[in-house]
Amino acid sequence: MPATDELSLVFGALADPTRRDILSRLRTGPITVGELAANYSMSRPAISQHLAVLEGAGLIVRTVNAQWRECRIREAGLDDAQAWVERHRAEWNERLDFLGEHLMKHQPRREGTR
Amino acid sequence: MPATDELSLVFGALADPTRRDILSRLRTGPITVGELAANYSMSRPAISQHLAVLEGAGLIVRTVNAQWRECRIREAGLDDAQAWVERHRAEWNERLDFLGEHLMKHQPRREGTR
DNA sequence: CACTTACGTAAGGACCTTCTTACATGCCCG
DNA sequence: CGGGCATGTAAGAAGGTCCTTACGTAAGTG
Repeated sequence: MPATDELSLVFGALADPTRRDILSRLRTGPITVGELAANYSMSRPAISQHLAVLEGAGLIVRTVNAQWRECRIREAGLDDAQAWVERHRAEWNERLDFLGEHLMKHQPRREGTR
Repeated sequence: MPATDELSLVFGALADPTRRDILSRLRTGPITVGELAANYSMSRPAISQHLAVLEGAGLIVRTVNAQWRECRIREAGLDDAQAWVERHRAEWNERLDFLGEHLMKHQPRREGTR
């Protein structure tokens, strides 16, 4: 993702099944990088890099505990994303009845009136 | 995005400010590709490609009308994304009190990354 | 103090995005 | 039917992503 704004980082982080799965796993509580990596077929550095993406998007926090890094969810991380999605869904739904009818009878070849 | 599953496509499509802006603009009703492209500093083909991404993710629909393509929102497109986000947010929040206490008394002597 | 463990980071390869310009297609209008 | 308009698509450059292996570092262990 070339875009570096907060929302793009969050959505970009979510646009990967492995990272979504990591977030799901973190629901059950904090977990170290090694334990996490054991669940996947890719190398540990790969998981480490996914964690960096998630951390950069503000979705997780890594706390240092001796030589372990405990990863846990940063609950506010999804706030903006949820707000964006809900706002759009709500507004779309609001318009649907109206728009549906509008398009139905809009049938003719051209448009430009509205 | 190498991932081709539905959720990844949707989140990936949303991970771009231009595409999110296009979706916002479509809230006010259907619009043609040319009208849309006039709002951006990039070329019309670039917009056309963004639209292809949005369409591939099931977020919009393009209907052919003579030589115009009217783009409009596909309201069900955000369903899965919203469900995913809400489910995770809800479950995280559910655990927060518990987890908060747990971490509190777990008292890591030092922390801080990020 | 070596030695292992847990982890991050560097370097590099394969592939994907995201723009651009150039060109092809389909549609209407005189 | 020829010309112009709205649009998609091809081709290619520039830069990202996502994985790998190799190596570096900090913390506990014998």
